[in-house]
Order: sequence, then structure tokens, then C-alpha cells
Amino acid sequence: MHGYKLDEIGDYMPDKQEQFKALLRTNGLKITNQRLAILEVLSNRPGKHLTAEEIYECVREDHPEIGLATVYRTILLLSELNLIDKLNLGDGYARYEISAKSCEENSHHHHHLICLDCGNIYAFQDDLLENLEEKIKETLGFEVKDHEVKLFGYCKNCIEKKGGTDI
Amino acid sequence: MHGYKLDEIGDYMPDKQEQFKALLRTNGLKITNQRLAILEVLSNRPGKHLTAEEIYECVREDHPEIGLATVYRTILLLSELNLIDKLNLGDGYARYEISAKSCEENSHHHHHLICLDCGNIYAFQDDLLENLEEKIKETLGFEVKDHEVKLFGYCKNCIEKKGGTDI
DNA sequence: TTGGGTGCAAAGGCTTTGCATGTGA
DNA sequence: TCACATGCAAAGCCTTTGCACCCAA
Repeated sequence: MHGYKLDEIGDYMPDKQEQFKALLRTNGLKITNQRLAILEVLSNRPGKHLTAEEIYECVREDHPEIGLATVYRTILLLSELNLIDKLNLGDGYARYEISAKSCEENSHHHHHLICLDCGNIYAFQDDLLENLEEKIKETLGFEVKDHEVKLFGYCKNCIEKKGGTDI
Repeated sequence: MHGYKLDEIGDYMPDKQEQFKALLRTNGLKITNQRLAILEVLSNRPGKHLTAEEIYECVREDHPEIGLATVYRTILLLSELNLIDKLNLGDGYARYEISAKSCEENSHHHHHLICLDCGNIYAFQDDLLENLEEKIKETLGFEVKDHEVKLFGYCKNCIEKKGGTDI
């Protein structure tokens, strides 16, 4: 984290792209076509979890000259600005999605359901963790600031396809 | 997974190393000093989460001739035999610990508390997730088989050191 | 004896970095 | 103009793989 200012932008700002531009300006960063294009790719695919390579391919459709290094650098920037979330499934690729946080500032990350069959990723919100975190604070004195929950299993579609739950 | 037989060993087996040897024999694998040494390093450090490099350094104290590749290959083997668990903190290193599962077969993985200050990792058991998994099955039709929960925050020691919780 | 295991070095694969060039403010 | 941003290629870094030698069974 380079210490970017994250809270200078009011909620009244109408357009996500305008918010982004203002955020860049606030931090003395330049507004470039590459940065706008990368954020747009991610914004247009909420709930999709794209690898750097996938983002690169999407952006290249409109900006064939862009370099993969720029994608990586921009991803890092967007992460530090809390505009995107990083997800690691352990398959060797870091994945990114537009942040839910960027809408409601106080919420934790949502959780992920990963289907072991088709690989699709589903998101869900749950507040069960809040109780757990209180319990941990009481018993262990550990103060939870953030969490990452990944549930692995089989999604409805795949279960129905196989005609049973005993995969 | 290469389809190793995991359940051939009874609970009556007295020594962890003897269990391991029997497991290797059962699967037609050879008992080597390197394999024994690597499992011992991990067995002697329950709750520690070692990287391959760290395991390598530990084993080298008694077996200076061992190669890093052997450590990686053995780690993979131990994982497939469910004797060790893999943990990914997103820092670029895969970490390993002796499996809690290897004792009680039916339990899920335990969860991890990761201190953002000192980097220590604490483990805890909790059954809150069971309720959550039922709820997910009911509402989304998603059948959870395994989960991975990482909670990031500040441990008791670090909170006390700083003299406050507002780090 | 002999096929699996090991050590070494090289290769893989994702990500970061150096550097000269380009460009937004 | 000029510092920041970009593109390309090279380097980094963790991990895996190829291959000849070794050794447990």
C-alpha cells in the first residue's frame, strides 16, 4: 500500500467511472485509457473472477496495443484503491473481481462457493461470521479485521447433471 | 491424487512413524530416510506452518545431502496421503502443517487466525460452519464438501504491545 | 536385480521490474 | 514541459520436470 487517499470521494458521485477519475486525480495519478479500460472490463463483469491474462485478453479487444505489464500494474493500483478484490483459488492464478466494498464501505468481503466439478464460483453474503468473530475476541483476544471464506463443493447444476449428490 | 489407499491402517498402530511406514508399504511405495525425515520435521512442529524452503532447511540439518526437489515431491506425496495440510496465505509461499485429520478422520480442516502484525498463525476449531453449510444446501442447492476459512486481524500479544486495539 | 526414489540442473508459469519511449496535466 | 505511465523484454521467484545415478525391497 502506497498510502493512497481512499475516502475523498463523496457518495453523491453519479458515475462509477467519474468516481474513479476523481480518485485518480485526488492521488495525483494520471487518467489513462488503459486504466479506464481495465476498470471497465472488471465493472462489466461483476461476480466474474478474472485472471490477469483474462483481463488482458478482454482489454485487448478494444486496445490491442496494451501490454500485460500494464494490466498487472493497474490491477495492483485498483487493489490498493480498494476498487477490486483479489481471490486466490490455489490454482496458480490470482483472480480479480470488482469490489463489493466499493459500494458499501463498511461491509466485509463476501464469501465464495467454488464448484469442484464445473469450476464456477458463486458468491453469498452471510453474517454468521460476525458471531464467530465476537467469540474469538472473547476467548482468544484476537481481533478479526477481515476474513476470507472459501467453500468447496458441488453446485446445484452439477448435482442435477450427475443425478445424485454422492459424487 | 494418484488413488492411494488411505484407510488400510488401523487405529491401534502405536507410533506415527510406524503408521507412515505401513501406509507406504500398503501403497507399494518405498520407505526412505528422506521421507521419514520430512514427515518427522512436520510432526515435530504441529501448528507450525512451514514453507517448502523451511522444511528443506530443517531436514538439511540431519540430511545435508537432500535436494529441494525431493522435499517438493515428498510434500506432494504427504498431501495425497492426507498426512499434511496445505495452507496458502497469499504471500507466494505454500505452507504445510501436519494434518489434524490424520488423527480424527471425520473432521474438517480447522480454521486459521493470521496476525497482520507479527504474522503468527493461530488455529481454532468451530462448528459454526456446519449450520452455514446446511443453510447453503437448502437455499442454493450447493453441497459443501470442504471449506477454507482464514481470519485476518491482530493477536492478543500484538494488541497488548501496542496498548490499544486501534492499530 | 530393478523399478521406484533422489539430486542436480534446467525448464515452467505467473508476476514483477528495468528502461527507453510515450503522454496526460 | 515533465513526471508519471506504458510496452517490451528480461529477470524473479516458487515449483515442477528430465535425466542419470542410487538404493530399498
